Amino acid sequence: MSTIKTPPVQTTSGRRASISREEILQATLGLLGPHRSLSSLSLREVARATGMAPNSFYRHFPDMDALAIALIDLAGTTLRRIIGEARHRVSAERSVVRSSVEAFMEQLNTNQKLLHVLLREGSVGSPAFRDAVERELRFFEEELCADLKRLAKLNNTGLYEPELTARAITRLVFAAGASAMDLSPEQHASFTQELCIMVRMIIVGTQTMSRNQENRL
Amino acid sequence: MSTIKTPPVQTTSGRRASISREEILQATLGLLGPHRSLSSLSLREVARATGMAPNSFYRHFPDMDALAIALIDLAGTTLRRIIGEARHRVSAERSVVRSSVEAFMEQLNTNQKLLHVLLREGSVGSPAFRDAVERELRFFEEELCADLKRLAKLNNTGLYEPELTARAITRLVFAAGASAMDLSPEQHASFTQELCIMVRMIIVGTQTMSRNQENRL
DNA sequence: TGTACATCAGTGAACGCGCGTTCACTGATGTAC
DNA sequence: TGTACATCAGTGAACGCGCGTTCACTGATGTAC
Repeated sequence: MSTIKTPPVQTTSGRRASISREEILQATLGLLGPHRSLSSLSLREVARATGMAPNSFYRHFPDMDALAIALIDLAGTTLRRIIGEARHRVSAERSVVRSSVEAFMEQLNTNQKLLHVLLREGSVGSPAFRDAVERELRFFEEELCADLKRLAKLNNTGLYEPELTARAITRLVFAAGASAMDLSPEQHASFTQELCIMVRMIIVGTQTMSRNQENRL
Repeated sequence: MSTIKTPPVQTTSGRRASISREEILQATLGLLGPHRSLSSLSLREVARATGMAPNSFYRHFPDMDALAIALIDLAGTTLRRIIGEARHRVSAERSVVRSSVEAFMEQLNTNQKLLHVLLREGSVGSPAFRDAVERELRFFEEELCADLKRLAKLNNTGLYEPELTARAITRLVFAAGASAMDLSPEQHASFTQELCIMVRMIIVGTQTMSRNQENRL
């Protein structure tokens, strides 16, 4: 540590000192919007947004597909952490359903771009990309399923096909979330309310069905 | 009707005698597949598949977006007709739910390409395109809602928030359908079964919730 | 501390390609007389 | 029935453009001595 080097900014020419993977991810997110999907972005656009030469892209990702997958992973991890926190912060007065759905909707606003990737692009794109999205969905299902079982035991209510229940809720919430991204902020509150009711329908449904099943036995 | 003209095939050069709108739609559907989405098709690809010069495209559609919307309309109309028939063909032994879901899943196989457009591309693409998809979804919701009300009256069961119920079911089924397109034929049967249960959860849920509401009053 | 050298994340320039769109054209078809 | 003419759905050729990818390069950084 003898000499103090110049800070890692631009050198003489248009050369960037260093580019981090994270920087590229963030720049890409910045390009996304309600009408700009990941699959419509070009490598050169991403490079431009990051402020690097097009060919520099290859120093970080083999192709655009790899970038897309990295974004999916990021989105999934972020969202699961948030929802997880919401679930365990559940108090007596605020139901699990309400808390989780609200946390989800809140994320929809804060991390719009990130969730866009997860919610809206699961059906287009390469097989690898789709796999990544599917994997995230399954994570959610499993966590939700565990939660449902725990709650059922706690409240001593029945639970008909917990796996299917979890899947139904996950798919519904994600589908709803995808279309909620177009809504104005004012519409968000009522939308959240509606989504809660829908989820509750499913939960009440499973409980009732399990009870009827018991009766039949 | 004096002279018999040559049939409407190729003339001397590479000139097509006539190209119908329908022909273009069908050729475009032919290009779609599990890993080829509408938004990734180029005008020139469509022209090639139709067997016409690229610029001939403009004689039929102002741009690719218009073509996409035409396909959405076609897909929606087709599917609604099929499901409608299924609903009214309901017998005593086969429930409405089961019949409708089965009709839906069957269509998924037969008109795969067409449904691909409707199910998977609703979240990407131009505003006009998205509107078209949303419109179709609402059609479904309304029809389903009317059916639910009719059934509730018939069976004298309650119905909590029929609009929300219809929406929940529609969104769930469409989301499920979208991911079902990747499944192998063998997996279809069990998937249909699962989907039926999910839908039934929602229906049982609303019925129970309406009953509890009555009790409270 | 200084020097020589290897590494490798950055770059500019260039490539060939498929794209959407335009233009002026052509020739089949229908219509008026 | 024949002729003259308008219409318009088809076309080939050409345009400029942004794309993904390649190449040989450069210069900052770390390491060995």
